Amino acid sequence: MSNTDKPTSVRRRALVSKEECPMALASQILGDKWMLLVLREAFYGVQRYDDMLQDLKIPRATLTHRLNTLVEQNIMVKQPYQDAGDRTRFGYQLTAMGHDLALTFLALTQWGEKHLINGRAPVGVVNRTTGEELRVALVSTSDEITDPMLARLVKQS
Amino acid sequence: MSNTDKPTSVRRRALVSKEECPMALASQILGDKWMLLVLREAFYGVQRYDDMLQDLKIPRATLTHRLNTLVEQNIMVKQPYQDAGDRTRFGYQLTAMGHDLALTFLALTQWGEKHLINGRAPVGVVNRTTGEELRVALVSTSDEITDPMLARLVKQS
DNA sequence: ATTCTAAGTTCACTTTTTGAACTCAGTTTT
DNA sequence: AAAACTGAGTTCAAAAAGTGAACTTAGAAT
Repeated sequence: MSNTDKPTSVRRRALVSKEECPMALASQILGDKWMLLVLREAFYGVQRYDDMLQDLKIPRATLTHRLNTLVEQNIMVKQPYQDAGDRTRFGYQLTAMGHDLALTFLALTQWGEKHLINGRAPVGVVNRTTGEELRVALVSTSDEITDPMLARLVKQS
Repeated sequence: MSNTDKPTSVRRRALVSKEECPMALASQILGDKWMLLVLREAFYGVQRYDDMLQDLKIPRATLTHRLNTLVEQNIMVKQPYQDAGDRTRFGYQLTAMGHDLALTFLALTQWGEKHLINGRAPVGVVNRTTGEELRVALVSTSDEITDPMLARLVKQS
């Protein structure tokens, strides 16, 4: 019926400008190799500057810069802590806003597992009380799990 | 009971090195302002180079570079298309691997809506057949919706 | 034959990243 | 008390990446 070699195109444009698009705004903050890696540390519970340095092999100036941005944006806080018989130090922790990135973080992990390392999962996600395995999914208002292929973006208001 | 000013810290380290962490691998490809914005275009169905240029106001060299990387990584394909009475042109489309980023994309959108623009949602996600509103959530193997706060990362195998 | 358009390249310039070395205040060691 | 150590940064010069404007190229339309 149709020419499968060279289909005709449906020409579409962005539904909203990048200035008012929440995902575009998020990309301005988080769209950076190191940002995502620093957040990974945060989700693993790593709090110290020097521990992050070693885990990530990130240049010091870059780490400082990223942590400052994360704190400015309210995604992390710099908190004093004091270990037994040690002096006061500072560690970085996720705020509520930062914790809310968990779904994004897990969705990205899930994608990486499937497409970047062929299904092996070196880190799993489980319910901390029941131990059940968890995954990220798209659900309806009535809590039905829905195939992402059925999702459609619509301009609102 | 405890000193709330300066709590003692729990010192933790990354569960896996960044070389074997799926999320870290993903960050090497997607961790870039423009990458995420180009993917946004793709999810909106924008296929043409010049349309993306206009939507994003991205420098041409940068767009070319990002599209090439996306194609190399199998996230997008460059496909010929031909509109009625027009010459053959090329457009960029998501592959299956690219479509699988939908959950990540939607999770990030959801986060941006909540924290970057205070709950306004200029773009909604609905089930294309039922019209029901959709959201990203964490679910168990038995399809129970689970609070992300209950999630725990565990080293596997 | 000239103009137009989509999709790039090229170029000079600015910004950002990088690795290595340096700082600095509080702590333990000698 | 002086010297060495630690955690958490700064500073610096070199390299890499991003930028805006102008140029290119192939095919189509005038």
